[in-house]
Amino acid sequence: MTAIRLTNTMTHRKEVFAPLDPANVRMYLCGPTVYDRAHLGNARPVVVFDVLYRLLRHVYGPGHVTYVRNFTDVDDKIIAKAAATGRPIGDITEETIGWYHADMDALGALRPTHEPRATDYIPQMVAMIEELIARGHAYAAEGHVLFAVDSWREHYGALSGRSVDDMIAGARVEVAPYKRNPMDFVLWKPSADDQPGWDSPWGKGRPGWHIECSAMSDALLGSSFDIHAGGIDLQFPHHENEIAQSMCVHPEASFAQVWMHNEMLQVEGKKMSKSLGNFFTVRDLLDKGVPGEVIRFVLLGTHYSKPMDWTEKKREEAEATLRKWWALTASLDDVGPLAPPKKLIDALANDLNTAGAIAVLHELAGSVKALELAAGLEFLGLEETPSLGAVGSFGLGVDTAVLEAANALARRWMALREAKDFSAADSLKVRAAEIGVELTVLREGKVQSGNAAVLGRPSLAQLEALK
RNA sequence: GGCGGGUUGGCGGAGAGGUUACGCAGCGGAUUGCAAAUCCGUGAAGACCGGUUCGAUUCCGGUACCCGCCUCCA
Repeated sequence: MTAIRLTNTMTHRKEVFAPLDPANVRMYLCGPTVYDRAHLGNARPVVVFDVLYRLLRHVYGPGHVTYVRNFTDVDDKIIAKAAATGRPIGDITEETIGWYHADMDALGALRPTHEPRATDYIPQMVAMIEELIARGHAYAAEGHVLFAVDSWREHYGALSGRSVDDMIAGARVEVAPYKRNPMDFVLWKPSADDQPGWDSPWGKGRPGWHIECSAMSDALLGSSFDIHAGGIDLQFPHHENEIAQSMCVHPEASFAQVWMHNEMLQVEGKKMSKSLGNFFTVRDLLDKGVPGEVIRFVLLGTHYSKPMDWTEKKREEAEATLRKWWALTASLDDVGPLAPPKKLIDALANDLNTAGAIAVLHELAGSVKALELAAGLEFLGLEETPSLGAVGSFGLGVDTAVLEAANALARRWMALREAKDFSAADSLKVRAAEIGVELTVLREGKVQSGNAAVLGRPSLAQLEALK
């Protein structure tokens, strides 16, 4: 069996992965708060850990991996959006979840085994909070329930490498009179009448942010499971707080064995932020005609443990590379599921070295091993999605009639070339390029043929006009 | 202030204590109506200072610089 090695953020070491139960390998990824479209930074962990999911399924069997990714559908940002738009919260979360699925599907991410919504697990959260109070790790105060970090002082901070004392020294925490220690964090908070709330022993209220992941991972994966993943920004305080909650409720258990965190995404060398104006969503890119596979390729081109920079140049290179590979594999007959190349699996098994895996694909393409290339592309989720169009097309939603018209154009162009009417041929080529159709020569031995690549969004009328 | 990450050839970006990463671009050539694509060949690296070692870009320490998190935008 392939030995998978993963860097465990908890120990800062690359360790050989040994699941608690090989018949049921369990991983949890912190999912989105559903109040708006997912931006590119949100997509990185989804794509990176989708590759981990694929690798685990390959090694342990597709039926032996349980992957949970939650939806946070109760949160102050959602409440704020509802207030600003006058729309019901349920409408907003439902719509956003639909967007999320569509966008992540476009990036080739497989759907997790379970996608629990926080609001479906309120009773479990309340039970967990009650248990924390009973065990002396939490206390109610002014309608709130807070986790008492002093009750867990010697352990709190292990993941992020800080001690309670360190953090108080640098204190940038919300100071509230009802907190015993400024580092104490909210498990439950009161809701006003116009805010979503549930009855609880502490009055009508709603959960704090961290408790949902503890409750849902416990319900779906158990009190000890294998991998917990997310962006490095979640390491503190979110994951630290999850650990505190879960370990205090189940001191006999070990919670997550391996913690994995991806580094942050930047755009043209700078942090993506609304104030810098370089903030964009996955949907923005898709709408601009960047195929999901291209976005995925760029995201996988940098190892997850390093900051990754999204640049226009990378987008172009990724697009050119994929176009080349798809052309190489397009002529293959459908030969059914293919075993991924061993070298590719070896690269991924080494701490999810996706950049190394892509290098393996480059080597396969260079030595014209089309079958293995196709298998590798499929494994990484980079195969050309059949619905996108026929051979030679590149781009989303090019419909058949447009494609047929473009191909007719290519045939006409070749006819002009063969008749040595080069000025007419060149003129046609230039005009085709203007509406986003690239005409090129394909050679197979001594036989030449014209090829049309639809790069833009030409209308049928525009294509007809060139005839 | 606390915590963490990074610094590899023109650019992007990996592994590995000793043997070519890989890609893009460049350069030389083939092919070509012109292009594009393709094919063959090719130069180029490891921030700085020490240490360990027969040998370090790879391990350890220090210096410099860059970046992120702790603060509604992951």
